[in-house]
Amino acid sequence: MEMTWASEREWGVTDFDLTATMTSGQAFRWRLVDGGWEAVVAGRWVRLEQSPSGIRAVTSARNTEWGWIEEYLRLGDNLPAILASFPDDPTMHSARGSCLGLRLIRQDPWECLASFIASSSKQIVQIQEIVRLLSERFGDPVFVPSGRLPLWTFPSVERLAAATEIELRNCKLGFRAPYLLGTARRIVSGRLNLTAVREMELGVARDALMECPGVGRKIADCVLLFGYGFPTAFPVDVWIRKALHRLYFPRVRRMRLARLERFIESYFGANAGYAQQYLFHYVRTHLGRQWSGESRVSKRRSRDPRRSVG
DNA sequence: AGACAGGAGCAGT
DNA sequence: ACTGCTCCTGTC
Repeated sequence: MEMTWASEREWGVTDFDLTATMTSGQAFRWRLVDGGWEAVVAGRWVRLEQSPSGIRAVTSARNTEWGWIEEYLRLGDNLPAILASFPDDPTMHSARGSCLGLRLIRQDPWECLASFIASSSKQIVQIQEIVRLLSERFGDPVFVPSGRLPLWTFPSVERLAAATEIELRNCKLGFRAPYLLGTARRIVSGRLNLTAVREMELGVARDALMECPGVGRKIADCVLLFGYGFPTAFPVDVWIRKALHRLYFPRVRRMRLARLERFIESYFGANAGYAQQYLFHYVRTHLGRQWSGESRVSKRRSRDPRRSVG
């Protein structure tokens, strides 16, 4: 395909695993097309390819300024230094070794917030579907290369705030529809200033986000880590919780969240958010299958102790 | 068939 | 403060 109108650029980062990063559950718009990853970033269509010498980006328009994608990909991160700052224990050693180029990326805070409101009790493919529907129906069309599927920007806060609950439910949001609507309207009304959050101290920023409907501790921490880049934000979902419990407190019968939070704060250091992402990836790719079977059984048994297995 | 999902909000204790 | 139920909807 001729693409003389496009622009491309390459960076010599060799410790960036595109596939691991784009499938790690932090962003939901990336699609694998002919061996490259394609999405809309900062209103532009972009394709990223892994090359032997680094990462290559292609855009669909003439483009001489690449700061938007460099910031999105956090190309300035010193990954070796970050990995070296992890706790020196067998678990984190395995987590590091399981994926050497996993990265955190910096998304638009609003898209990130909306996506994670949609994520509650959903699996990744379903979240991707919701985000796609929202973009198709409320976003603006983006210029894509010929032969590619049409794409839209993620809808603006104003556009979603002007939608109806029914319209959002039709995007498969279910009971999350009023949450997303309420959050969008909270931002439009000025009661939450997403730009101001960037300058806040972590705890203050978290509290501000948690005043939004549908935003609890976990989703707030996801936005703080994946959208704002707060280095010590540490989202605790059921997988991380189970992993920390079993790997660090195997003899504790019931691990309380408050105790876990104190451990996290004191243990994982200045790049705790990165540590969380590596731990999460490690658990999902190496330990996930063997653990998922157990929880199902144990939950059923706790509900009806008389039932025996087998 | 029915439990469950990468969670939040609510009532009840 | 903690527990248990409910909220849509698709999937196994």
